[in-house]
Amino acid sequence: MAFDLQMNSNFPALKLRERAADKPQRTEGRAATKTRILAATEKLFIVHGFDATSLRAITTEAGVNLAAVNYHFGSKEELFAIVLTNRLDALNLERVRLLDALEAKGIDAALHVEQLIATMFLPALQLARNPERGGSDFLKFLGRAYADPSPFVSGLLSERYAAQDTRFVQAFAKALPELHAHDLSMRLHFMLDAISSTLASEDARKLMAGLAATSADAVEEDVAVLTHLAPFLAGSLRAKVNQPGQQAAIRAVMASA
Amino acid sequence: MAFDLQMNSNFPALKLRERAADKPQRTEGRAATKTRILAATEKLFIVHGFDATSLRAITTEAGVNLAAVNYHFGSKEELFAIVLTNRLDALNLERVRLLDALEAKGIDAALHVEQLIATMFLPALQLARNPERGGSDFLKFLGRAYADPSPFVSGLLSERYAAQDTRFVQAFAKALPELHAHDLSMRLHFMLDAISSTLASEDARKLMAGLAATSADAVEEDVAVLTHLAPFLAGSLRAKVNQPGQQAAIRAVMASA
DNA sequence: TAGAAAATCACACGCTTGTTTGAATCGTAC
DNA sequence: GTACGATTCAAACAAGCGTGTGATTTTCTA
Repeated sequence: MAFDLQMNSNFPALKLRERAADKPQRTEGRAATKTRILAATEKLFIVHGFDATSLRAITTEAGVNLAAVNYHFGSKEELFAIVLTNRLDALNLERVRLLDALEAKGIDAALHVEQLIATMFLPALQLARNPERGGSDFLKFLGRAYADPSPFVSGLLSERYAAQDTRFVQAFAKALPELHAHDLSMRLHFMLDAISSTLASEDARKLMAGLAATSADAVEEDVAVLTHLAPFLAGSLRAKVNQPGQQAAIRAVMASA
Repeated sequence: MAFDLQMNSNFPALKLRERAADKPQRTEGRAATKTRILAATEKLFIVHGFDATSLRAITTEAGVNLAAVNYHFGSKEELFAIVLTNRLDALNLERVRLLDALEAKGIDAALHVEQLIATMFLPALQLARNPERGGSDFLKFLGRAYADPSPFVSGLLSERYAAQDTRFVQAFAKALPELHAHDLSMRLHFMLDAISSTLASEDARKLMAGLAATSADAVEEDVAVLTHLAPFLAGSLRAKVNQPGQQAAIRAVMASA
């Protein structure tokens, strides 16, 4: 009987898809059950993943009846899809909007890569500081989702966000013309995998929080994190293949094997 | 009744911990059941993760009786631990051995980072090509394990391999003295997360296979993969924070937000 | 070849899972 | 205040889970 109400105010009045016999709600006076389920789902999935998060755990955490999930959301999968897409849709929309703005300006080619990276991660940083958009908990949720083994979760992510992914791939390709397509592809894949799994791990997120702690306000926090993150990731994207002594150095290591 | 025997020869005569009433087996004539369970476990876990891989699915895939798992391995968790540690112990031992050899030689400081990276990944590349050591399937298994949400899996990995992790962290710290400890820590964390989740994803592994395909023999394959991978990862580790125009470029992006 | 140990087998136990049901309760419009 | 739709509730459903049991079969030793 754990009634944990601390997260009730986390969800704004987002227009959730109406279910419940496919008729609109009479009023919005008692939407508390829905939002509590959503908050509890987010919280528990971060720790346990999709398969291992049971509806009983969710409804107990939310302090609602077990049947409420199927009543309001239809099924466990639909519940999860709504938790994910509600906020991720907005996040990705903002990312693409920033990319549009950057391409309209037509900025200095030398720092284009860092700016593209900043474009990808700034919306996430801003979301992380805003509890009404899910805060850093939602980023953890997202990182967990990208690593989740359940075919339902991975399928949902890939089919829903394939389009804007290619927008960024094309932008990076233009900023890094000397890089072969499959090298770029591999490196971006590495980069995104690293980011998403880092979001799900507690210790790495503490490191980033440490960077932000020395800053005066929210904007300077974002600047601090991005000035550490962007050169680091840009360095990996820009690295040259086949530098002079490199093959020899690697063969030296292999000689000991 | 799916009797899939194709993977029977994948496991060598590794000395498995003897269970079964804690007495040694009389002979090794009928170890086929054990090895078939191990192969099926590896295969199914790669796709579904620990929680979602049932003993019934494993035993059906292996073509053995359901009770065989508990008879030979004691429990599902012990089975998984053996699948993981059997091969990972050997892999990590070889990594540390290569690191010892490298440090004994005392190589060119300028390429030290690339050599450390090669040291970390060469044993994995060699394992990937050797079906008797699990082949690339085991690397996928490993990548999945590092991303698995089950507390049992993550606990097993962290407590068993924390020691040799610090060996490599110290080596990188010596090779990158100008990098602050928490920056190095963050970047290594990124790097390893990226590698492990890449191992679990099919498409990124195809990219690496494409690199290797143009090579003459096995050794040249490793050289090809490492000469692409090492500079890329080294570039990220060596990237300088706070380059001249970088803050300004990032602030330009933020102005559009 | 007889006997014992090891391995396999079918089966069932207790438990948890997602989902459904039908009755009870709530909130509001008439 | 009554009626009605929306919501909540306790209870149960079938299915799947890891594990254990006792009998049976296989394998090796003496």
